Amino acid sequence: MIQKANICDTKSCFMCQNCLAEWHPAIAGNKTNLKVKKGDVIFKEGDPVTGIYFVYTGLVKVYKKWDTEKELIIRFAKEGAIFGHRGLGNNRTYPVSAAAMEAGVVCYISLEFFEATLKVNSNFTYQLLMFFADELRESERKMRNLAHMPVKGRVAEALVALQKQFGTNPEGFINISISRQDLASYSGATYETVFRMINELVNDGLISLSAKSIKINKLDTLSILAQDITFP
Amino acid sequence: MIQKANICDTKSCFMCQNCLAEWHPAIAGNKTNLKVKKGDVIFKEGDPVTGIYFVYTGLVKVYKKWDTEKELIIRFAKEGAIFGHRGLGNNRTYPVSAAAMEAGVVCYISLEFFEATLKVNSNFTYQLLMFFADELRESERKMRNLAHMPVKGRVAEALVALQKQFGTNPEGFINISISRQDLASYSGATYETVFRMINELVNDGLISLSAKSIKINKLDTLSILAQDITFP
DNA sequence: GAATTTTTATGACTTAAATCATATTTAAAT
DNA sequence: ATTTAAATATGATTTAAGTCATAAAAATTC
Repeated sequence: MIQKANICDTKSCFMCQNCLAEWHPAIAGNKTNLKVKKGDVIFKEGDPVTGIYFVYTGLVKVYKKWDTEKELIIRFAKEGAIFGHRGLGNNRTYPVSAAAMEAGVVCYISLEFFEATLKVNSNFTYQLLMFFADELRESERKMRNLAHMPVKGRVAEALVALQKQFGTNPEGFINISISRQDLASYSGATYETVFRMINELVNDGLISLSAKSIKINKLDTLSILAQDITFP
Repeated sequence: MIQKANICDTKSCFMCQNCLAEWHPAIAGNKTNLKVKKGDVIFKEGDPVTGIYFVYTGLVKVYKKWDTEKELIIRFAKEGAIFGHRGLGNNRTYPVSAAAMEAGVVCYISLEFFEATLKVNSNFTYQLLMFFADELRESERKMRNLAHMPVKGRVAEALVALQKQFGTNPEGFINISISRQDLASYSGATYETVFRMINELVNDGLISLSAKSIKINKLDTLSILAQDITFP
């Protein structure tokens, strides 16, 4: 990770978008840009929290480890997204790790300046609160799914979520380059099981594959498999 | 659930404790107290979000359902605790249900007044943000555990968490009256499996039972079983 | 461009945990 | 007090999903 002075535009990230215009010079004076390569670990679970990050370009995965081999991917942060904010609250170490899935630029804000930003920009604080509420809801839905939903449904859910977040390219394939192992980690299952489920979904005609890309053929049926059904 | 005008003291809950003294009369004028009986469902997953709740007395479980039979208990809210706040953010229905586990009194605040309270009390907003950060961290730790930790460890974790939240009575038993089914739902496993794991923990000498109460004998060993271990 | 590492692909096997079945005890309701 | 319902206790069986083993294909590195 190489520090670079002024790459980001102080306009596009979640913080810049929700802060007062008057505060932007302060942000510009306090930010640090970092160039990351594919695979770079930006911070690790257990590291002391020193600041909060934003993705300017590229893609970052946020994950938790279990023993040395296994991980669970919590979310993907793409352009504009905040990450490292799980370090806020009553703990002094990051509860998650973050790694670049592709080369890009991230913006680092020290915790002190971030906290000052919260104090000064009540709208940003409010928007961040709403963002936390959304993330918490998603997280608890996934908890429920990990506890009760079969792997096939979780894979379906993962694919629907990826398409929702990253969209599709002109040929209709989900616009993300992700390894099967990462897809497994995002689904909360092993590589082998996810591989089998992918095969089943292909056989069911719900998705199709081309090299490493995945296309959803029947979003409705797949969504039903993945669905957040509330019983009466 | 019976509406009662003025039971709560406008002092003890998470909101009252973090709002300006000047705002308390406004709270007093806008709150509604509700008497709940054991088993009363206060709101259900999918209900439109109309407001936020606080526990004045009693105990509330917050849970998500899976098909008609299974549920996953997300958390327990005891005196002072906020609940229903998962209804905040970009959705208009509660993503969880809440039910009284024992008789008590809850305080209801309409969404409009709650949002006004946030606008006026920046410290409350900030504290709520930190609370969300803590809850999100906990939720994601549990996600990881549901994905990778065996049931025995999850039961150990549940017991450690319950003792931490509710403390022990003079005889050393965890100060909560909870059914095995609810303990199973909190651990994200079936009643039968949790029953077996409880037996194992008893045989291991880590816990002991008396009627419906559970005592932790070796908190250290149990914590290791349950632990949030970060590998290097 | 050869060599090594990583990712993908699959079959065979094992196991943890769910399901099913059925007592027994305890608590609630009439 | 008696019936009914709910919670607890356990064994037997099934199954979903993890582990192990190994090979081919891609991607990186030297």
